[in-house]
Amino acid sequence: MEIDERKRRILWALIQDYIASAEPVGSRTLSRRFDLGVSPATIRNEMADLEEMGYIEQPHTSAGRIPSEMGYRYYVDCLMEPLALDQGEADFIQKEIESKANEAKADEAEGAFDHTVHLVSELTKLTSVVISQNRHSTLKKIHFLPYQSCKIIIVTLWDDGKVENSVADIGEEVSDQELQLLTNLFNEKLGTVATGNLKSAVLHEIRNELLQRKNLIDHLLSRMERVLESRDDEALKKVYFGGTLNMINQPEFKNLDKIKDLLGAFEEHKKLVDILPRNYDGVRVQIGSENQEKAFRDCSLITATYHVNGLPIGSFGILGPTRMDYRRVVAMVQFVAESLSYIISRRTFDP
Amino acid sequence: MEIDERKRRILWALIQDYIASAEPVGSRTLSRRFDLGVSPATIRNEMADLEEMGYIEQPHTSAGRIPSEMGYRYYVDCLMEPLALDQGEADFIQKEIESKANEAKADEAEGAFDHTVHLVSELTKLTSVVISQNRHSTLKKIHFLPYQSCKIIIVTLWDDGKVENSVADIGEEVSDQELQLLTNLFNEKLGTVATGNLKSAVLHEIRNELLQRKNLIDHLLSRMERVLESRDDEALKKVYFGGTLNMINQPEFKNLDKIKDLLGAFEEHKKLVDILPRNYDGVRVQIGSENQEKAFRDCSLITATYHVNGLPIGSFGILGPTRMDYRRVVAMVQFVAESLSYIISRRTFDP
DNA sequence: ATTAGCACTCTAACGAGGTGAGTGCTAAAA
DNA sequence: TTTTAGCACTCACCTCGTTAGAGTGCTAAT
Repeated sequence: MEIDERKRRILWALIQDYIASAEPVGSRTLSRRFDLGVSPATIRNEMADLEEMGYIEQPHTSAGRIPSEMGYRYYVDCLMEPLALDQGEADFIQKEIESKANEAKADEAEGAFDHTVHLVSELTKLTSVVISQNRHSTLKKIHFLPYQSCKIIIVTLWDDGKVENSVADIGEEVSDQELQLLTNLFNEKLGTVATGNLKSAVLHEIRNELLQRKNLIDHLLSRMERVLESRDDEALKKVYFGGTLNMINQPEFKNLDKIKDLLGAFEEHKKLVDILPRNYDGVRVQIGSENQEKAFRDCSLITATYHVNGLPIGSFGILGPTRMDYRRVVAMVQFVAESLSYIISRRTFDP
Repeated sequence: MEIDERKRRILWALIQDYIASAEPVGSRTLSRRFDLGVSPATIRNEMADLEEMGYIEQPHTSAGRIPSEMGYRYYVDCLMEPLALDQGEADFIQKEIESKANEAKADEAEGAFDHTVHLVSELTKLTSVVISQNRHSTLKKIHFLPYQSCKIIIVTLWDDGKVENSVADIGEEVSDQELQLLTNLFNEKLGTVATGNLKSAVLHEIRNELLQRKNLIDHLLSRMERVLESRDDEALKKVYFGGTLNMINQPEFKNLDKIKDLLGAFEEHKKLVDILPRNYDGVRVQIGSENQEKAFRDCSLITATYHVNGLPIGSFGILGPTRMDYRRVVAMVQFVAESLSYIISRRTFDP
């Protein structure tokens, strides 16, 4: 059977109504609320067809119809016309995010991410997530500072503007002068070395120049490798997350068990990391069971990555019930991801 | 009316039973499950008295009794004999916390706190919180590092082992040498200056020695003040929190609205900060409406502070329904707070 | 002072009937 | 051939009455 223009209009109307009301919608309601030009009986026949084709379904015999996952998919891909965020709202979001990004903290993104997820959750009444993955960032500069007798502090500056530090136990005394020397040496070698490349080539070169303090250097370099590795690992860890309450206020979460499943999944931040795709261009829509995680089977997830220098360095996503306003949420995700890219690019480290 | 020995025993038994079952307990149940040596009828009379005195109450006429807040209070203060955590469990907790505390990160406590709250929540099936407040910590050392043209990085080392950094916009060019000089100058002055004292006296002294670069110094010092202040502010911010799901699996949270209230309060971390007392010696028990926050009116909160050098630097707390196993939870809070004190003291900065 | 007995109360669980929204089918109208 | 009006039917949901059970308070006996 073909899905002709009239069927498309009916499907479109049905999804609109269901998104707004969260109630199964019947033929009569549809003909009353939308100007479809046909009687409820005709709509009934068309709806029977649409059901047979799999686009809509009936919760029970005497109820109206609701969109199936396939229906939503068709809506997102073919029916929904793109929406630009209302200018006022866009400005508001932009301003809000920027206001937090300008905080004095070295690791500026922290506060901005946190603020962003809460803001977006408030605006959409859904849950929102940022995952900052650190990948692809480049080490620009490094400082070794004295700490305790056999411990030093390693401060690293990255091209995305982050400043990080860690304490290293190097097993022997080092003078301030030596640390200064090391700092200079390293920074000479650091042009624009990507995380991945640094480990092998450059570290060895530096090693050669410092053979006279072999122990110290061995300690230090193996420690550096660990710092770099842990940065890669940790990549998967930084999750900013907000809006549980807004989410469970949605009518689909009247059911206690659903809430519990959801909260359980939220608590394991790992699961959120797993569902957010790390490399994907543009806005991605995952509907219902297209999601792997069981707890999110009744949810849809709209995601986009944000970039620095054209490389994806993190993801932003909005999670909500499959019945969500895809049009608005897609626009929102797109806009927020762009804003994040912009903000983070701006504070790039470039001496 | 006096609360005699028999009443005490009955109240004790009733609370025991209610903590275990979460159901109102009647006279018959009580006489069956506990060896009180009297008939249900007698227990009924005593219970009527206890109710009149305010220690217990009836949800409705034909139900059993449940402890009132006053009843719990009496139980905690007079009836409950102290409990030491099971040795195996204590060892387990200690080991778990330590395992995370030994991570390589500079800000070591992060991971340990997070792990602790989740661990404890799992063990008690309640919610648990750590608030690290930074107060009373002393600035031990400071480094100024070059960053971008008019920006520098300020790295601060504190006596509790924390290493923090922030980026400062100082409005003019500074050479690496000047930064080194500043670093040395500041560190000479820094003996053991507590956060509070540093602001006035020492900053002015340093200012005098550097009058020749007045602009730079003004910028820097005012910026330093902001760093110190923000540290005080931020004190109220660091909340580690875990176990929502465990908590709402408790039978008192069958009600959807209660869950929502709770989640709402949890999302505003600020509220958690507000209810945790910052200065209090030993284990503190706040029962039901003794808590200010509305959402926690049906909850009890057991807290203790953890210390470094005898000064409280943070709080640990367990939040659960008023019907909780106070004996076990008090023991748990005490033990965990001690463990945290121990772990953090160990990595104190002392060059 | 304690206890057995009993009438009474109140909740929770169950089931019956009524209501209303919505359907599918059929036959008439366009 | 397509659309529509009409109608019988279905099913969730609400309300209301009934019942069962747990627990109480009171009274009278021990």
